[in-house]
Amino acid sequence: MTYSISDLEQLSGIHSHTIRIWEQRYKALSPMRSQGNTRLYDDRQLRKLLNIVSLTKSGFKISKICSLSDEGIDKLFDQQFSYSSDDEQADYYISQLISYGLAFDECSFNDLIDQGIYKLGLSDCYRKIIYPLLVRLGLMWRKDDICPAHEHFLCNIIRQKIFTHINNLQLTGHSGEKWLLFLPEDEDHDIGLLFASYMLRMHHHQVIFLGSKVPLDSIKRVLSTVKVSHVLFFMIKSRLASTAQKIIDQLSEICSSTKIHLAGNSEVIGKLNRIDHINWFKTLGEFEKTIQYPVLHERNF
Amino acid sequence: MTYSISDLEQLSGIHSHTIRIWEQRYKALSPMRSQGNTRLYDDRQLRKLLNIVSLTKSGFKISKICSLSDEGIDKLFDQQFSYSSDDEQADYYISQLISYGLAFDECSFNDLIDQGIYKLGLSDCYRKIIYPLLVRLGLMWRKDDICPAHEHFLCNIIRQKIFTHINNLQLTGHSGEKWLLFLPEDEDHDIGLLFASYMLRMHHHQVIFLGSKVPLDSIKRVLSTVKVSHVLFFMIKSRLASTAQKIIDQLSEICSSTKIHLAGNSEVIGKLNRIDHINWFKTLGEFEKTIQYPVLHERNF
DNA sequence: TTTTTTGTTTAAATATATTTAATAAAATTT
DNA sequence: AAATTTTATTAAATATATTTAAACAAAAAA
Repeated sequence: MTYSISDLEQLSGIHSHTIRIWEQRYKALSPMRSQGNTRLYDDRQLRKLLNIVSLTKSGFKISKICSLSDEGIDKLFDQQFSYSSDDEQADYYISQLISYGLAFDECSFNDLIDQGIYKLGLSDCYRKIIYPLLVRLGLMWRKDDICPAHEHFLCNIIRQKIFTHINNLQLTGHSGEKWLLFLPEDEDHDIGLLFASYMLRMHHHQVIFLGSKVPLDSIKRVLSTVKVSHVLFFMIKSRLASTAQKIIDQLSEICSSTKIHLAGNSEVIGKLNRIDHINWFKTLGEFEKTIQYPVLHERNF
Repeated sequence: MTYSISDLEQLSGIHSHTIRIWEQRYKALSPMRSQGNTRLYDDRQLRKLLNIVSLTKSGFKISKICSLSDEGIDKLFDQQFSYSSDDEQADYYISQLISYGLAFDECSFNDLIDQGIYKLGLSDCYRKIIYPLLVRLGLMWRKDDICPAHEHFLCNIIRQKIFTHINNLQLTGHSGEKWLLFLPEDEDHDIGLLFASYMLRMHHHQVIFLGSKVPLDSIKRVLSTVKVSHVLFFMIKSRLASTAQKIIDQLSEICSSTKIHLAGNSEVIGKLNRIDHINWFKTLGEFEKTIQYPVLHERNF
């Protein structure tokens, strides 16, 4: 599997021009070449680029970063983005879960995650264990400690858990608020969205869950079929500001009479324009506060 | 959303040259053009191409098909690929489920599918209702009766059901056979694979479920970590024979000491070369027979 | 401020993909 | 077997993407 320079542009959010000049000036990447001299990158190079970008965003200068050896960059990245958190118990769970994942040991993973959910409830388990686990998986891929198969394996067990909990919810009545949940066409990671679906249902909201890879056009058709109060979507991947902006503008036009909510990568969302009408959930807490309110309101009647 | 001619080539399995000559000779498609005269296709054109291809495979001549009006082609396609089956009760379920899906009425869909699973068991419900429902959804998209949002909505509820049933399996011991399940990078539809996972677990096989979009490289890493007896994957999409062959050859090299099983689109799989060492499940029945055998064998001890 | 570092813009050359058109090969029909 | 229909191959022209290189502009550091 190889990437073109425009693939890297999309995946890293760094213009191809800049990728080239980093190569020329600082030897940042050393891509293979096609027969006709076109740059070809592999996963290792993509990882390196993503790590370099993260370090620049942490304030390191590109010249300084690239003066280091590959190992030096990895070490600096390790330093800046380490696995440990402040919650010891959660860290234990996470490390243990990942070590089961690395061995593709579904039974043990399953037992331990069930235990976590049983002790904390799904909501707190997600906040304290599952979400940090997903973040760590992303980091581990970037440090080449895991491969995509590990991620797929773990994510599908987690999906299984959240789907099961959604399925087992015994809902009586609802708030009258209807939420439409989806991810745009270039997004893959639907676990956060799935958890949002669970939380909304917990709080007696109706949910239309579309999952990932939904063409924006078909959102229009949903809105013309059903009365929807809220649209929620995520932008998790790094992308070019222009790509992200295009999605926002197009969706805003479609959802002129529906409240839009957005969560995800603050690097990307922070750079967006014309989002005054959009509600940005910067934390999980903000989301929970928003969805709880209407229920309290209902209780007051 | 627009497609290039090479996108259409990948999605339909028809060479771009042929798509052009069909346009020139028979006015098969009439794509928009970019500023610089490059063909641009939309969903409507893609649908039409797919329908034309299906009709040619049914024995109609391209010249005859294209001599018809758009409506004529739709009508002929309707005739050849109609929704009805021979099982009246299943047809009732399917129509009803789809009508709930069209209205995004999750509650009703949920109740009815639960009822179907309760009456038939998940296995028979899948065979008689869910699988034909998925086939009909595909047809409906090609007839422009539904949009991607409908499909996403329904598929996620179905996913929820199968995941829940997998989660609720109480497994005691296992056969010793370990199966690795995945879809290659260009495949999306993981419901069949998920059902296969359920069936295998039912029959006390161990499963490593990776889901869709797994790079072949990382399959190698799984096989070097864990002892796997069987690898199962699907090829459902239409593609160029050469694209499909490449996947097969690459996987065969990786899985030199593991039995490979394959299921999916017989149009595509039928054209493959060098698959003597691969087991092709042509029907669901064949799959069930294969996975039952080792269990019977075990009982004989 | 001045210098250095960094990222963007521009331009011309080249590579790759697409278009058009003509021809060869294969498959079907007569 | 011959004629017809259909698909594959080839070649030259054009469109689009990528490469290289230089000049420019903005930001940060001295």
